[in-house]
Amino acid sequence: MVKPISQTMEKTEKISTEVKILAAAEEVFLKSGYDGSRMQEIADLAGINKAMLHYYFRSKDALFERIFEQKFSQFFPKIQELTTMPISFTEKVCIYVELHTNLLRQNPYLPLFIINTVHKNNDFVKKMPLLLFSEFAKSYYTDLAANKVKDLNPLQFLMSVMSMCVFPFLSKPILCSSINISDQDFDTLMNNRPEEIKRYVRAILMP
Amino acid sequence: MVKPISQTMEKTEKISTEVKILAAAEEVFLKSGYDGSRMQEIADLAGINKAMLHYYFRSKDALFERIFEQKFSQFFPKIQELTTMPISFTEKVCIYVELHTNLLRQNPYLPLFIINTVHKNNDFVKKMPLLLFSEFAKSYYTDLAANKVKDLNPLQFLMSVMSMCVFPFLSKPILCSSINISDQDFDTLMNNRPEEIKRYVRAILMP
DNA sequence: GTCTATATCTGGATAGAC
DNA sequence: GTCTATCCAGATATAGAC
Repeated sequence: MVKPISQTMEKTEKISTEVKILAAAEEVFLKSGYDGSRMQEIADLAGINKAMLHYYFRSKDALFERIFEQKFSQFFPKIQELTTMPISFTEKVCIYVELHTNLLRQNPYLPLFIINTVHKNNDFVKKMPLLLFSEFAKSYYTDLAANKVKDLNPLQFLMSVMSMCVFPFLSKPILCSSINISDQDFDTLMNNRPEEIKRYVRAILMP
Repeated sequence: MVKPISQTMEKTEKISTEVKILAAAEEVFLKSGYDGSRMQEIADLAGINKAMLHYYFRSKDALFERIFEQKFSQFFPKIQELTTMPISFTEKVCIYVELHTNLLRQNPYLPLFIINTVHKNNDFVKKMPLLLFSEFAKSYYTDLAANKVKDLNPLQFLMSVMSMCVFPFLSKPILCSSINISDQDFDTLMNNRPEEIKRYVRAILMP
């Protein structure tokens, strides 16, 4: 039994059909991915007819692409301004950890959705270049010259930090089943996670 | 005891077809997942008819389940005997890193396949309990009592180590597109990865 | 055991009334 | 803009000849 989105909204003042569709599509696509999603399911959730989906968005592909572009831009936290701030590399990484972990706690389905999509068709990504790495690397080498960080491979290091932030959300089902922890336990684990990762980051970077 | 030729031939043929199907199914399911795979594609790859798939394995579901169980048991490296060996916790973790990274380099599709499947239906996992964590934790607390490792949360730590091993294979498309590295570059990155992770592990655990 | 042909069903997309 | 009814391709599964 699916409740239409319009009913769950506080203001029932005529929400546009397009918005209802987008909200429903986002929920369904994020949960089930492209292949696993049905247009009928999206229509039911939006509380409208299946034909309307094709009236507003030409096809399933078009609707999906619309959702993907919107969500992909959310996948990485907003840290552009951070890269130019006059703080150490270690501090920058710690702030990134904080931001990304919080972002993912609010969007736990995001990682699997993004990763599945780019594995099927990485053309999606090519439109959206990420300038993060080169900026971070520059900051790293500045601090390395000042002997403020250990000598290591910055790409390997940043890949590791991102791994520690993202992967737990991907492996949650395995984790919960295999060592038998509840959803609440998992949440507290994720609440404590940024502090734990930041400790690791400082230990690794300490010269 | 020699069997009649006709029987031997018959049996050989039977097994051969079954093996061909399993090999093809494994390749297709691993690359595309359950939803993205077509029985026709499996049949073509096995060089047999589509109807044969249903003759040997009742349905797509049954065939998939067969493949999943086989692959899931491969997802974690064989380290049961390792947990009882008289070496330090740090050493055990380092050996795990080596084993898991090598395993994944030979099966780069495995992580996404496993994770997608358990997200869709985690009943699969419940049949296969993993005893790894408790054994590792025991070893950690022994070394902690001897002041050989830093005081930290072993679950968070082990989750981090596994993240660093597995996640790069999941994020490869994003990585390659966003910072423009080639497949060869990625391979060398993964070749060097175990050494890099082990350095991090030692830095984090150093008391 | 292996094939061809076909049944059956699902899901995306369209036509046309209102 | 919104609906009902329908089309049609594609996919799983089965029937039946050999």
